[in-house]
Amino acid sequence: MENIIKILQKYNIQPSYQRIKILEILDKKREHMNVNMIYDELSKEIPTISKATIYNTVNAFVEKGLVNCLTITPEEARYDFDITPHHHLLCKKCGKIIDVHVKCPYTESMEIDGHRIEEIRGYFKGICKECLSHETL
Amino acid sequence: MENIIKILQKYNIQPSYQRIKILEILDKKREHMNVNMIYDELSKEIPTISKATIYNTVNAFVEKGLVNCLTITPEEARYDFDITPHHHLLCKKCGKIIDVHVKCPYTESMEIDGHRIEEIRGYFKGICKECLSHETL
DNA sequence: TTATAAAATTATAATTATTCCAATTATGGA
DNA sequence: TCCATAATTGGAATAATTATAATTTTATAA
Ligand SMILES: [Mn+2]
Ligand SMILES: [Mn+2]
Ligand SMILES: [Zn+2]
Ligand SMILES: [Zn+2]
Repeated sequence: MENIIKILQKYNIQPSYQRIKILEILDKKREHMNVNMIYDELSKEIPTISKATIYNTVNAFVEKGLVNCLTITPEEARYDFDITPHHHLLCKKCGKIIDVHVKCPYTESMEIDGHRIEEIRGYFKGICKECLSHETL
Repeated sequence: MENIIKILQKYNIQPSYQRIKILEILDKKREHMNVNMIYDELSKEIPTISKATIYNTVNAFVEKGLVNCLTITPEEARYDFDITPHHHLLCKKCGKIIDVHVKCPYTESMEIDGHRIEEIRGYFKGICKECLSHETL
């Protein structure tokens, strides 16, 4: 809680009650939630919370560089509190989005073919470990 | 034209007039078009064409593995007739989506952390060569 | 503490991308 | 040609997201 407030302040975001709660959830559940998942979870604690607030808040978080927005699923945006460089696997079976920690030879900032690259996102699709284990049963 | 028909047949897609025209456009314009761009372009030739047809068609193309669907822009899907493995740069300035040909150590099929990887998409964000050159003027 | 201005939240409307569906039209083979 | 099937079409439905305007909360100064 105190910790979360410090993080918000560090990123120049006024730590309002709902902003704190939203960031807390993103921190606790590292499952790359979408707006509806955040909303369903938060509604339990704050029944009056509005989806507009969640949209506003995650947009602000992304804007300020506090969380990353993933577009691995075509339907809706996912949010990731872990902003250290890593990639993601979308499991075709269970739909979960799982961190993939592979060393990438391309660093965050570089030049390729004369273009200036500032951000890299690796999106993988396949079958996750857990689903594979069920398959063999 | 004949060529396009052969490709459709090879992928087990009945070569109807609109399907041929849609694939022709994706072949001619390699700019990773979205449905609206395809629609605007095609409307000139086929004023009666429906967006539903374009959605149906590109979905079928993706389903059959004839084109790739890119989710680099969060707003809408982009379609790429070039299915050879390559990555993409979204220019933050002009919005163009540009092919990035870098060697990736991760091949199409592999195992990572026990997960089975079947597809890899590298999405880069930055400033394209052309926009950089304008910047220095 | 109270007043007040600014900021945040909320409910709702609007927008946009996409899918669904039912009616119409085109197509390929008997 | 006739018919069954497939493809196309327009419009309605759905879903994600943004915009807007009213309300509530917060920060701060009198
Ligand atoms: Mn992650
Ligand atoms: Mn491409
Ligand atoms: Zn899985
Ligand atoms: Zn550019």
